[in-house]
Amino acid sequence: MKFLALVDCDNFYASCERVFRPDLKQKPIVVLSNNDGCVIARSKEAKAMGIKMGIPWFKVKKAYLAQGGKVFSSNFPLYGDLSKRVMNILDGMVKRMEVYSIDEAFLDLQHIQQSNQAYEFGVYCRNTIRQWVGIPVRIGIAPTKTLAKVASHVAKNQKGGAGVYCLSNKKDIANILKTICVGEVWGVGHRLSKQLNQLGTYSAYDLMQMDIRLIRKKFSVVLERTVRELRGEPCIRIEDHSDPKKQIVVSRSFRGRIDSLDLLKPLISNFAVRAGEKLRHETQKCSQVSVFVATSRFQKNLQHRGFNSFHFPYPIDDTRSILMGANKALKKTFKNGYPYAKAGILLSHFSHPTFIQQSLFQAADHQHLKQDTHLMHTIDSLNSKQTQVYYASQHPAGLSPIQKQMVSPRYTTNWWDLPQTK
DNA sequence: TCTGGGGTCCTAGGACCC
DNA sequence: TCTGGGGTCCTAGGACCC
Repeated sequence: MKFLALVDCDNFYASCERVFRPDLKQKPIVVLSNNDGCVIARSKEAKAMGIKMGIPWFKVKKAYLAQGGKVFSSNFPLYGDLSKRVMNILDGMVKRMEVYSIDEAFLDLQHIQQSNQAYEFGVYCRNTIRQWVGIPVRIGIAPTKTLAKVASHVAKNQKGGAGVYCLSNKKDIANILKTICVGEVWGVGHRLSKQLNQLGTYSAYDLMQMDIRLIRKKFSVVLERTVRELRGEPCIRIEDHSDPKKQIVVSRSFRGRIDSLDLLKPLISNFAVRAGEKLRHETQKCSQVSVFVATSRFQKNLQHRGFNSFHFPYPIDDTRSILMGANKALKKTFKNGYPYAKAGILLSHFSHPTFIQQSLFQAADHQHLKQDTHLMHTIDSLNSKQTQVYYASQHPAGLSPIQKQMVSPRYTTNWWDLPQTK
């Protein structure tokens, strides 16, 4: 039998906060989104206190802190760096792997035939990461990705288990799928779960038993793959090289509300500048830049959502051109008198720099479009550690004036934040 | 007072071609 | 009275993921 493993970091952001703070062991920890808006990660203890994922911080703040809970603003430089370390270790252990998200990876266990060997490999893997990085992980092993997800779910809930679970024989699979709600299956979200319930499908086992043709007809090929995967038939491959991105988004919610174009413009410029950096980092060029603005979903009166694009005659990656396009798109999108809560920028229609579609009218119409690879390269390297070169239209306070009151030090990515002994 | 950010894939339908 | 068949490409919207 062929196996693959899902390595999933436990409560990743919360665990990262603990790595350099051993005093926080066993303590409830939550990590907040931008602007300290809502809860995006919880330690086991915080979950036990009933803190729900995604809940607005202001709703639970008082009670949570009163019970001795600890709280952090998100510290993505730290999480990103610890993630990289975990992934590097895994990369050294197998021939093929897929980094699925900041805290998850699929490993191809092609060198292993027996389930007990797979289990032992999992234990070794887990111990190594624990010792070398300090992050606890759990590992699910199975013949397909969807089942590996299930197995990792089992590993999480096992009391006193080793944090590793291998799911391979048919009987085990059936028994475990019976205990799992259909909505918990990887690939079945809120909507699908509701529709499946209406058809009398409640557990993952029910879903596995459904008629493939019916699934295809009533739903889609995506759900068909999920069903086949639950039956042990691999349909979703391990992608060991990441495809080039198809779009880049930079967006933020605002702390307050923004109702004037003059205030919004510099923020959109910041998004555009950041998007340009990401685009060049991907070594891609884009032909379209779009801007979107939105009022708060939770404010019932005065709602507006706007979206407009600017199309370039040929692919560009020069920030000055992106800024020009963003500005034009913003002017079409913004409406006076609305209290905007969120805005963003989206780059799309990508092409590789070596492939340039020339425009028939380019020379005549678009000489003003700026494109200077060397200049961009120079600015990027000057700004790589810390922003030193700004565009005149930017807001000086960085990406957007967001609030982060409880952020931990960047222990591993900034010299001034290195951990110190007392 | 205060509610995240960044992605992917699939499908249906319209526009167009011969 | 009668009105083809087969295809591609693009986009918007819906679903999902972490």
